[in-house]
Amino acid sequence: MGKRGKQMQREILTILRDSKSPYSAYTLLERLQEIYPKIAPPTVYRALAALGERGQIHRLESLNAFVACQSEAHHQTSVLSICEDCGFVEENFEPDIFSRLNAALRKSGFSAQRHIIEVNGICASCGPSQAKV
Amino acid sequence: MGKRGKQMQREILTILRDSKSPYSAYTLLERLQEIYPKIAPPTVYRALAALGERGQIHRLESLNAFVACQSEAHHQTSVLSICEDCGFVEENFEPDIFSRLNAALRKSGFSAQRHIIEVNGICASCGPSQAKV
DNA sequence: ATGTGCGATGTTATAATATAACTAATTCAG
DNA sequence: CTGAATTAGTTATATTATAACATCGCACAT
Repeated sequence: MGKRGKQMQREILTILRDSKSPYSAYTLLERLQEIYPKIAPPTVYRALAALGERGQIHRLESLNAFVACQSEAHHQTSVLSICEDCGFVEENFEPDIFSRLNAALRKSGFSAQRHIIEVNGICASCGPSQAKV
Repeated sequence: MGKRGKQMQREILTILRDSKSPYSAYTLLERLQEIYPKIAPPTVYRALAALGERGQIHRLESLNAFVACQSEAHHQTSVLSICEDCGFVEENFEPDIFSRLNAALRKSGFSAQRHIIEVNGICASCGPSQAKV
């Protein structure tokens, strides 16, 4: 990995960490173009791929968007909850659920490698017990 | 829903049921164009949306592709396992996992509405205990 | 039976997401 | 240095999805 690539990755991580709401690859591209006016989609996708491989970001498959990983430690066993109201994404660590899932699939001979668990719903702040804004 | 829409939905369901491997919307479009040469993407997407609402198909978010639902009864609590080797997708009914997941998220005030659980891995037929083809 | 209103479908165009394929720059081993 | 290999830049294009508007067809009131 060269200098430039690492720098892009840092920039992206900073943007995502500051936001906590998901960013699409092209929205990231726009943000990055404020600083590096000439970069093209592959630059962003390469940086995202590298960050993803190291578990520093999560891709929200159901939104085609990305968030920063909120915990370096457990990124393999995280459940992403997505608020349909405010867009906020939270990472929940549920190793128990992952092991049960693996065990259940194992019974039918399936060997799990990567899990995608995303849950759409309404977060605590937007829920019915809260005053609507 | 008019006659034409229903017919598209039936055709799509037939194609997906015959296949068991996922189809992208545009691959479906190609197949449908063998019979109805002039149809356009919105026709396919409308039919897919209707089938999805009724739980007759599942969208694989991680593949942008679709499979037929293998059980009319439990489509809300199914885990889709995707073989990275042969592409086969299997539907696993794990209501227990869904209720645990809901309970876990409930604790942080999140009210779950829709779950996406997809697991990539190696299926029984492609696994290490099987002779490679 | 006729008009009319509304939902479904057809059509065109384009938006949004992602990657292939190639070129240029960098790096680093020898 | 030199050349092989990796990384980054660039261009073009593939893939996925939807907006926007035109048209059709049918229920139903008159």
